Amino acid sequence: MLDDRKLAVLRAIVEDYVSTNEPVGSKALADRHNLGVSPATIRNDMAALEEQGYIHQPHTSAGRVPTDKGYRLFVDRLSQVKPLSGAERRAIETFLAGAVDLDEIVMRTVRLLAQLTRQVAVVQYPSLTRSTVRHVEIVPVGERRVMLVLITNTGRVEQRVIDLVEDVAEDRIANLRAVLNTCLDGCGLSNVPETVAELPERLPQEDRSVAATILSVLLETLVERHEEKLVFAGTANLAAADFSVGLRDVLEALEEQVVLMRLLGETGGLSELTVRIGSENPYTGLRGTSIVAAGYGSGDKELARLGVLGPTRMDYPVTMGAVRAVARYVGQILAGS
Amino acid sequence: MLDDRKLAVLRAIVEDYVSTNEPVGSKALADRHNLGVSPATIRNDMAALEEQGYIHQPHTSAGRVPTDKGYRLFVDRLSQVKPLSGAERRAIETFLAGAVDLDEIVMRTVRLLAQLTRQVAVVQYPSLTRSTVRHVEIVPVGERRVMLVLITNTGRVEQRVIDLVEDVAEDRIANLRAVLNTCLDGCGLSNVPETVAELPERLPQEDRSVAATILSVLLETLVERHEEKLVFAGTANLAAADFSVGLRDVLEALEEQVVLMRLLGETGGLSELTVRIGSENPYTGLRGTSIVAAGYGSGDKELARLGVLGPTRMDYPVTMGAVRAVARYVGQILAGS
DNA sequence: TCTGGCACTCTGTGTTCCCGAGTGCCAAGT
DNA sequence: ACTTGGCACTCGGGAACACAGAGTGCCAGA
Repeated sequence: MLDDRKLAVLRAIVEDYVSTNEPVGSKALADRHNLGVSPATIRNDMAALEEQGYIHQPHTSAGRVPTDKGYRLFVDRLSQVKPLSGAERRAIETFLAGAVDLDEIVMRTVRLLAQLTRQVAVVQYPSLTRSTVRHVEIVPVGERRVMLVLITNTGRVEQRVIDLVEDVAEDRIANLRAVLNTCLDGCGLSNVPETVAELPERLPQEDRSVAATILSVLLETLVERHEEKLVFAGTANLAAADFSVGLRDVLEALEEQVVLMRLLGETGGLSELTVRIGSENPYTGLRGTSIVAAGYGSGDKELARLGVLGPTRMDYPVTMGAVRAVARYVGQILAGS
Repeated sequence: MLDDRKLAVLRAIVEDYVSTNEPVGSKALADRHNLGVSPATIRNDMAALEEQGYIHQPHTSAGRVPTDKGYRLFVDRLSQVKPLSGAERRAIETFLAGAVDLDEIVMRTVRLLAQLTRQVAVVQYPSLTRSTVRHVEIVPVGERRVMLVLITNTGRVEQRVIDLVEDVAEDRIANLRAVLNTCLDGCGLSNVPETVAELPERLPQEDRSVAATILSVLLETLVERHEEKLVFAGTANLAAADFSVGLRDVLEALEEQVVLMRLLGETGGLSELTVRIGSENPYTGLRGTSIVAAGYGSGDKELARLGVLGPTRMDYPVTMGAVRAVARYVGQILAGS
C-alpha cells in the first residue's frame, strides 16, 4: 500500500514544505533529495499519497502540501526526535540553574522554551495535587485575622487571609499550627482532605470551631487551585510565522486558561512527548496549530506539563527535542531545590 | 492662530478617524458634524492645521489623518474623559470584589481592563518598596534550612529558602522571628535596610551569625524584587486593530518587562492619567502605539501602575475613563482587604 | 471672510493578458 | 510490472492598463 519509496517521498515533502513554506512539486523533490527516480515516478507516488489523504494540493497545478494526517505519519514513523547540541544543553542548564524560586524557574523555563523553538511556549505550574505538604503556617495578622500559608515540596506557596469570629490567643494558634504540621507533614495534597477530617478530635474542645474555619479554607484552597496556573511566552514568534488562519484565534486561545490546559493534554508518562496536530486538537480556533507537550516532574512523579504551540508546519524533530530536553532539565532543577 | 472653529475641525477629524479608520475629507466632515460652514471653508482650515503639523495627508488626494501632535492637542484640550456607565461601574465592582488573593486581584484587573477597553492591558504588581511589612515568618523546612516569608500590607508574599551553616534549635528561630517582627511590623519596606542594620545588637551573641545570613537574604529579596512584576492580557485585541506597523514589534515589547515598565511611566500623582502618544514614547518599536496609564494605590500612596496599550488611533476619552475607573476600584479593593 | 465652481491629482479596483510551474496521462522502454 | 520522457492542459499570480471616485487647491464672486 505504502512502500518505502512513497514514505520517503512523504518525508521529503514534509521536510521541504516545512523549510520553504511553499507547496512542493515533483521536480523540486527530485532535485533536492536524491531519491534515485525521475519526477514522473514521484508524481505517481504523490498521486497515491494524495489518494490516501496524506497530502493535498491547494489548487490544480500547484505543488503538494502535507495534510494533518501526513504530518501525523511523519511524526509517528518517519522522523526521529533531534537531540539538542551540547552547547544548547549547557546553555539550558546554566540558565535554569540561576533561578532562585519557583516563580523564577517557571518564568525562565517558558522563555527558554520559546527562544529555543521560536514558537509560543506554555508552562504549567507544578501541580498542587501531586505534590506534598512541606509546611503549614498560620500567622496572625491584625485583630481577628490570620493568614494561612501552605508550602509544598515543589516550593509553591499558597496563602489566604481568614477572618475569625472570635479572638484567639497566640499560643492557641501556635498549638494549632503544631498539630497541623505533625499531621500533614509530607502528606500528599490529594490526601489532605481525609487526613484533616479526623484532626479536630485531637484538639481541645475550645479550639475546634476555629480549627474548622481554618481547615475549611485550607480545603477550599486545594480545590480552587486544582485548576492550575499557566504561563506563556514567545507570542512575538506568532507574528513571524505568518499564520494561515487567525492569529487572532490563537491569541484568544492562549488567554483561555481552560482551553490551554486541555491542550497540554493528559499525562502520558514522564517526559513522554504528546503531539497534537492541527485538527486533532479539540479547539476549533486552532485548526492550523500543532502542540508538542511533555510532562515534567522531580523523581518519578509528573508534577505538571509544558509545551509549545506553533503552526502545523513546524519542524517537529527539533521542536520535540527541545521540549523533551527542557522538560527533563526542569525536572532535575525542581528535584534539586 | 488656531481659532475655535479650527479646533472644532481638528476634534471632528480625530473623532471621525478613530471611528472609521479612514482618512477623513472635507465633505464628510461637513455632512457628519454640523459645523455650520461649507466644505470649502473646512478645506481652508484643514490647510492651516496641516501647515502647523496637527494633521497630515497620506497622499495628495486623500483625506486627512491626525498626527501625533494632533492627538496630543485633542487629548489635552479638546476632549473630556468619559466616565463609565453605571452598569459598567457595578460590573467592575462585583467582578473585582470576588477575588480572594493578590494574584487573583491582579489577574482579574488586567482582564477587566482588556475587556473594557478592547486593547492590551498591563498591570504592575503592587510595589514592594512602597508597601509596609505586615509580618515576617521564619519557617524551618528540613535539617538546616529555613524558609523566609515576607508578607506585606498589600497581601503580597515573598518567600525564599535559606541554607544555614549550623543547626539551629526551634526556639532560637522563634526568638529571632519575634524580634524581627517587633522591629519591622508596619515598617515601610524602603526603611527595612536601616531598621535591620541595628538589629543584631538586640540578639544574643550566639544567634548573630544566623541572623546575619537570614537578614542578608531578606535584603536581597527586597532589592531583586525591586524590578516589579508585570502582567498583561488582551493581546487578541491586537489582531483586531489592524496595526499599521509591526504587530510583531508590539508583541516583543510586551515581553520585555523592562520596556513595559518604562512605558507605564513614572508616577504622576494617584489616579492621575498619563498618556503617551506614538512617537512620544521612548521605544522605537512602538511608533504606532499609544499608552494610557494611571497609578493606583490604597489610601494616598501610589503602589503601582496600570494601563492599556493600543494603536494611536484609539478612543482616548473612553479609554482614559476606563483606566481611571479601574485604577480607583483596584485601590479601594486593596485598601479593604 | 465664506462659498460655489472647476480643474487636477491621486489611489484603489477591476480587467485583461500572459508566463510558468506543476499536473495527469499515455506510450515506449527496461 | 515499474519507470520514464513527452505532451497537452490547468490555473494562480504578477504586470500592464484603464477608470471611477474622492479629495484637494485655487480663484472669483457674494
